[in-house]
Amino acid sequence: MQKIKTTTSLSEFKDKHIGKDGTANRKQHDEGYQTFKIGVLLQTARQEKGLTQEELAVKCGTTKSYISKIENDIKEVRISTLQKIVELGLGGKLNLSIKLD
Amino acid sequence: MQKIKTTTSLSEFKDKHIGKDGTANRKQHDEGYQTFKIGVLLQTARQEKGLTQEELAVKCGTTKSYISKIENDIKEVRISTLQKIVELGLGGKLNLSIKLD
DNA sequence: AAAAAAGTTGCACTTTAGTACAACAAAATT
DNA sequence: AATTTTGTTGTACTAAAGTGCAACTTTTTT
Repeated sequence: MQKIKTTTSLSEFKDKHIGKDGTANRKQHDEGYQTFKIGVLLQTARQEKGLTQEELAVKCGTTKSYISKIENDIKEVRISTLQKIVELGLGGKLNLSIKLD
Repeated sequence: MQKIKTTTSLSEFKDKHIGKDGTANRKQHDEGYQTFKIGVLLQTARQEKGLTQEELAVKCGTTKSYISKIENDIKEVRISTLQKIVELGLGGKLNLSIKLD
């Protein structure tokens, strides 16, 4: 586990560990574990990286048509596939967690 | 977006918004967006709720054999199915996000 | 140590994601 | 406004998830 200065402000913490305001990840978190739309999530992340569907597709060994279908929720992407796209294509990390009441 | 006291301490914040120390979700977060094992994640969550595989299965309309296969990573669970299990079966929320570098 | 409860594994069948390729539509660029 | 780039949609094939049921093993309880 990473060591964190206890004097870090809340916003600083959220910026660093969750994501800056306006980004897909921060939005996701601030919405408080609600329903996520994977399509929009991926599209926002892709656009944040300034990539076209085709550029992303090539990076992770698939086609732009498939990326489009995911972004429009036409095909439900498998977790392993989404992880591949996020890591290989976007150089990011997919985070998945269960929040119990 | 939820309004948060800016004077909230870091640990308080993490406890409330990420999960208490020792729980599956908090562990997931503290590990810093690394590879997640869905099986273990679900198993831990189920055990935190004190449910057997069969009890969980019945609650979300599936079988104990399928739950077992997910927990042992024999079958990769679909996101929608996992969401169904977490919400209907555990009364929790599935959170999924993309962390970009 | 028997019995019951909880969990694992195998088989068979249905559905759907993953993949490719092509044609079309929309948006941006010149 | 014409061209290029970007994104969408359709069809078709194949690989794997989703599902149920049954048999088996492991763990827990009595």
